[in-house]
Amino acid sequence: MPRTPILSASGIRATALAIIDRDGLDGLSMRKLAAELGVRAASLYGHVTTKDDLLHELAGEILERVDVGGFADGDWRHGLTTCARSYRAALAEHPNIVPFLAYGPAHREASLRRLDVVHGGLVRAGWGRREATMIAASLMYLVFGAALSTFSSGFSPDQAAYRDRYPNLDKAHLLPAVAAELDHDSFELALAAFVDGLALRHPGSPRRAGP
Amino acid sequence: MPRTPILSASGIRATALAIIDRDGLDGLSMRKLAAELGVRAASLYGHVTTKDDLLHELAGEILERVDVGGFADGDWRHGLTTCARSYRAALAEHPNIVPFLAYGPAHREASLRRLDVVHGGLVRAGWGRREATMIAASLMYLVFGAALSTFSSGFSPDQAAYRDRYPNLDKAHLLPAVAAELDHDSFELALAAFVDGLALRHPGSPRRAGP
DNA sequence: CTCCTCAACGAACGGTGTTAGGTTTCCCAA
DNA sequence: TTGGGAAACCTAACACCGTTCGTTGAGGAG
Repeated sequence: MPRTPILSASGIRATALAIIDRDGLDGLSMRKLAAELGVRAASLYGHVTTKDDLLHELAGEILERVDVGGFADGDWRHGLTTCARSYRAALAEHPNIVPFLAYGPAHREASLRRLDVVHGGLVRAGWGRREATMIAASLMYLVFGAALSTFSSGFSPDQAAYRDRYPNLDKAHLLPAVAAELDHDSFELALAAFVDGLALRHPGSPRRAGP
Repeated sequence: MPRTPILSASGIRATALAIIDRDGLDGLSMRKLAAELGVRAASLYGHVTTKDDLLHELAGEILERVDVGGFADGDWRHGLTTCARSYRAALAEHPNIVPFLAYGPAHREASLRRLDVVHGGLVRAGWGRREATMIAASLMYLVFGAALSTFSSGFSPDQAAYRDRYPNLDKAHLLPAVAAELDHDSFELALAAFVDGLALRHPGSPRRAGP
């Protein structure tokens, strides 16, 4: 019954994302995706122009959920903080796709639209245009860095090898649960320290800049 | 003359890195690498166990150049800053391999060894063990984030499309040269703000912590 | 001169993304 | 009622990928 299709763009995206979440980025192939949908690989190309395009759509879908509404009340510190948290949360929901995003996060439509909002909020709060651009970029650094280089993934395989070899490193982060908490706390520390450091540089700050 | 080999592990690595720098990470294939060395693909496997392994060796080679010597004199701010700059410089020299590094930067031998040194330096400077771990992690966020989400790569193709679409964003960063400078300045800003924010939290600081 | 080692080879396997062309099935118009 | 058309999926194939196998042939050792 070809006229009541079993394939749809959104269904393909959902299944593709599920496979990536389950099997990793390399675990997604067009044939496997098709099989999971009860179909042959070629049929997908009626709904998706290319695999790369599919991944970009997935990326856009994820970035669409990032909330940049925190700038509404004019408090740039609050806006920056909530935006960063929302961004990180969105990426953390699908960690396996982050390496793909990493190929060019700054150039994605959805990402740019959000950057523009952040930039506007910062300028309204008294930052210069160039400073605002740099602050928005810095926020990206933090968010993407945190999404990539987590302690939580991949440490477990040979814990014994790490023990004793790096005397200074905290041994505790070998446990997945502890590692996830450490990731979270590290991100919060980095974000708080960054925003505090920015506050020292804000045009309206009591003592400006200074090393 | 098979007994005077034309292949060597280090030569393979050098050519592979050159291809990645030139053609991108996806531009490297074993057949192309072999052809570039005047050889067939199968011959490579006498010197390299696997393509993935080759990439890991390349990654190690790059990370080996990161300088963590800044902690020698006991000034944690100087140590953190020089380490971050050195790290970023090492990654920026071969930007195309960064997405591969991003698959698990915290788990690489060379990376861990350096993290251990940073951690030791921080503890010696008065930070708690857990705080030191989080600061080291935060540093990774900044460095890898900066290496990935640069403004400089990829904006040029359709500058016209960006213009006028994002009214708040600075138009200047569309020019590659300006973009590179913006990347650099953004990283320096993020690093300085982060370190300043940390200083507020240091055990020996006049006014501890923040809101 | 013979033998033996070993680097590089040719061919192949199973997998990938993608395309061209063919087949089925339904809806709508005549 | 019947035929046309279009949509949805199919099979088959292409060019490429990473990797393995058994072979080839040149050089040094005896």
